[in-house]
Amino acid sequence: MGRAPCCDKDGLKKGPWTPEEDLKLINYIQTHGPGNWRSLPKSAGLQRCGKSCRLRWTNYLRPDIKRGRFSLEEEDTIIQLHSILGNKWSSIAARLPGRTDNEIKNYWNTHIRKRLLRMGIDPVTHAPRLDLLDMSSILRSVLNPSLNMQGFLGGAQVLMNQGLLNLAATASLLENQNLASNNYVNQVAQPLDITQLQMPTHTNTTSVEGFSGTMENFSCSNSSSAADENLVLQPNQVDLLGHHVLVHSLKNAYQNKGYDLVIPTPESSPNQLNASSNSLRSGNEEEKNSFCSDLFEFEIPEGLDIADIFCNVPQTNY
DNA sequence: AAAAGGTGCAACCGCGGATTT
DNA sequence: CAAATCCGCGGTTGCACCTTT
Repeated sequence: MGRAPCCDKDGLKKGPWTPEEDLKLINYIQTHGPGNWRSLPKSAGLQRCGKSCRLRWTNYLRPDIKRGRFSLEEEDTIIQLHSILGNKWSSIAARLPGRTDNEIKNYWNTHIRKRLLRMGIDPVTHAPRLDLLDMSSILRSVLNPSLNMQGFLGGAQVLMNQGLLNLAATASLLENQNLASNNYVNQVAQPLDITQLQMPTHTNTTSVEGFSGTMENFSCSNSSSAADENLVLQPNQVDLLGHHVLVHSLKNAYQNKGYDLVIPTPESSPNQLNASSNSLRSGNEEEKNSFCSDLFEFEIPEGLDIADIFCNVPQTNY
């Protein structure tokens, strides 16, 4: 013999809660505390299922709930946690004081998910959807600030090292447009020598091992489109999309060469996650740049020439 | 001004693990 | 140990409000 039934399904009210019902529930819980949801409705004089009472309390009436719009920091934290935890809304909510799983879930589905899709980022895998990206428009937006993409994460933009941006753009171009290897080598291979890439000088650590030296702007000849030919990338800003594109593209490129590119997740370094999410918008310029550099703190095998990788990108059929 | 379509969010539903008897 | 229910979670729905035509 198990427990008694939770509640009699007949005669119980459903739908929106009235202020009177809210008051009854609040008064009861203030006196007796939350829990024992099965017997609570009867004791509190409510014609509701205990489940409905628990939901109303945890998602709406709880005194520690933070109402109102999500801050940029909260939004950033949600995105980062979702990339690690997936749709574990309760786990995400546990790291966002005052926010409920239901609220975060709704916010994700109505705001963040759509924005990621518009940015060409798969909201499930958090990887860039290169098959859908129009890289030429992205590059144009980088080239021309007046055409800049709508900033990811509420308009905040992250300064990114020019060399990394160029790498991302180049890798994506190669993936999407299958540039002839020999042609590409002649145009780009020399400037893309990994030893010629420059990391931000204001950071305390070298974020991408093996990157050093300086890098000049480089030209990229695009034989498949007259409109995009001879792009010359200039120092500029790029938002988080650049990070996704870069990491995804580099990962693919390295894996195609049989290397295992290790990109640490915030899960493996939670302090880094917290520091980065806090400093992204609230900090000064130096903090923002540090956040950016932290994003690229992954290992690149020694002795690997990135030009060698990009010269042998396999043909892809779309 | 009104209708149609879109958006946001509170609440419900159903499932699965945990707990109790 | 098995049965029955509790509890919490993620997915989905319905409706009020907003925007567009």
